Amino acid sequence: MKDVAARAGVGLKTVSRVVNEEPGVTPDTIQRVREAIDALGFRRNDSARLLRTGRTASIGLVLEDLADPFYSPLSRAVEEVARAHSTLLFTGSSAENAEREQELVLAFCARRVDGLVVVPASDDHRYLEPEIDAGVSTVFVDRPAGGIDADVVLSDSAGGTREGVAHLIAHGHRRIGFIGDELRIHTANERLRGYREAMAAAGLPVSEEWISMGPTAPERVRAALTAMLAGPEPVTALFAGNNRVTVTAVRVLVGELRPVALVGFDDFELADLLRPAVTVIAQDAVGLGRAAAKLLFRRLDGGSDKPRRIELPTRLIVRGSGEIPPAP
Amino acid sequence: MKDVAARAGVGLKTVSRVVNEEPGVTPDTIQRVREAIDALGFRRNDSARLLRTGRTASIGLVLEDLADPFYSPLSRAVEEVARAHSTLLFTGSSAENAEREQELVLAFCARRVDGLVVVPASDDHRYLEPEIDAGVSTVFVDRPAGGIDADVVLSDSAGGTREGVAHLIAHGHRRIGFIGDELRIHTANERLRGYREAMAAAGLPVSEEWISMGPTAPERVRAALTAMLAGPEPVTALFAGNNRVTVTAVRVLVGELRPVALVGFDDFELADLLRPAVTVIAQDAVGLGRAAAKLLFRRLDGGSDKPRRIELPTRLIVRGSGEIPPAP
DNA sequence: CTGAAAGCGCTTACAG
DNA sequence: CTGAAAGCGCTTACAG
Repeated sequence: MKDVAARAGVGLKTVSRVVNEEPGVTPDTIQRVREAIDALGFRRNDSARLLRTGRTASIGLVLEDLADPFYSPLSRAVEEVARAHSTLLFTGSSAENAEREQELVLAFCARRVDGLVVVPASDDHRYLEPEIDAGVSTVFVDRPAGGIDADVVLSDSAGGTREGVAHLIAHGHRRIGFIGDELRIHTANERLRGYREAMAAAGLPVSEEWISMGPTAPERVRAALTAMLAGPEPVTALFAGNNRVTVTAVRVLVGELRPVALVGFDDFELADLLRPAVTVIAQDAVGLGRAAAKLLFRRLDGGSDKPRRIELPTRLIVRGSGEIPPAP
Repeated sequence: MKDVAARAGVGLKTVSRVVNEEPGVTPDTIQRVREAIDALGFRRNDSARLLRTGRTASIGLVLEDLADPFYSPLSRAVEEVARAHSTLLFTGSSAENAEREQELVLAFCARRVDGLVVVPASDDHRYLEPEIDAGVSTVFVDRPAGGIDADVVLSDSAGGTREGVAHLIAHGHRRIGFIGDELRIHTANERLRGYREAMAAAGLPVSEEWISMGPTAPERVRAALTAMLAGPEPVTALFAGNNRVTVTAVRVLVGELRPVALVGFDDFELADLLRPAVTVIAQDAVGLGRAAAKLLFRRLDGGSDKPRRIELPTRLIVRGSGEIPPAP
């Protein structure tokens, strides 16, 4: 910029005016400055500009896995909202690791992002308090923050699961399995709660052998389901706690002789093309991302009432697998 | 930082030393500075630091769609490599729009990212020349740059398609359809070339009615395939040019009475669970992302020989749909 | 072991 | 209409 000013024979401020298209510069001067800019290949350094301005016009998104089919549309939705606000997006995957989440969040804060959208991996976010106090708006999505009172946007996990399990019960099932993610994950917990509530509401007993919580690795899910299907009183239906569990369950059930009913949490591509097509509780990934980002920008624009909790409804999509009656 | 220095009764430089854990500070002084830091809730501003240092320790990733099941694992791979180099990642989706690609790329450059990984939407990247001259290393991935000579990492689209089409021919097909993406997209072109080459190599004539290039929107693909299946001499097999085309083709073929063979470019989740399971030419999205990011960091570390072109092989995965014989 | 000065590349607030 | 000075929050190069 100094070089441009020198070459054009003007002051720094005038170059700044031209670059920012501020009024009050003679067409003639503009011309000279533009020539110098082109000749020197000058490109404004936005980082320096933002250092002076205060805002960085960037936000950070921390989620579990950028490649997960549930989180990638959510990311895209956040990106679109950011774009509408002329804001750039840092992204990072925590890989369901609390330490890594904190690393990413603090790295983003050190870059002075204006705000954060976080899918929590950690269950303790008190480390974020100094940042929030310093003005970094933060909205949690998919799961609530731990240990602090903060904005959160999530699906109605318990309600959705209740509906799915009630659906199975309505189709005659009494022994219904539930395979979910690790218990420390909020949504896993909520869905399990929904399962228990639905069973209780129907007056059905629950055997702890019908419940299996843990990593969603295929081997673990496969073993859990196989166990539930063995023995003299096997489950006749399964509620799968998330998309990865559902997919593995489908693979296992394909090899089963007797038909087993299945309802899964999360919709997934091609669910309708499988045989039987898979009945699911769909949640709105794009809606979650969009709502979280919009709330964030509302905060950035000064909306500072007390933390909000936005819960998005889920939707039962009937396709076939959930309507299979219990084997006699 | 000034406040911290004042409160601790030391100079700025000493605070800087403590923050950066540089040697040569008395434990006693460190102690005093730390206390001041905690008391004041000081958090170093990395943007300011990087302004002085030169490097921003960030890279930009521009791709077509963050939510696409092919690009999201690619992004994740780039992210992992960036993480290994203590570098933060800006991401943005071009939505297959040249203008939007340029906007994102230039916005990232204005923030002085150290480098870029770009899945081109535009076919003219001369706008990037000043940036590259200014030292922004750039690696293109999935498709080559247009109008400039730059690093690129891609799959062997033509070769993979040749193999897939040859596979259909080997199973007795003579009239084989090809539905691909818009012709201006490099990979679409390459795959079409592979199709023609495979047909020619087998001495088979190609009717232009068997070829349809255009947007991958379901309606367009559905119409194209329906047309190919109509008339007195319908195609008996289809090569689908990418994952979105394949999925729509599967939906259409499910409703067909006679069996039609199908091979698709790109593997996709659950392809093995469909009936028939879908034979595909798989490409390595993670491998592409990783190779591109690694090449980028090699450039950032000073490797500046002439631009490289890295081509990753594809892999035919036989599952059933590609082995259906022609209807008599 | 410690710190004052200069500077990274911009903008703000002011004066002419 | 234009520009010199000060400053954003840090680090570098140097001196003590």
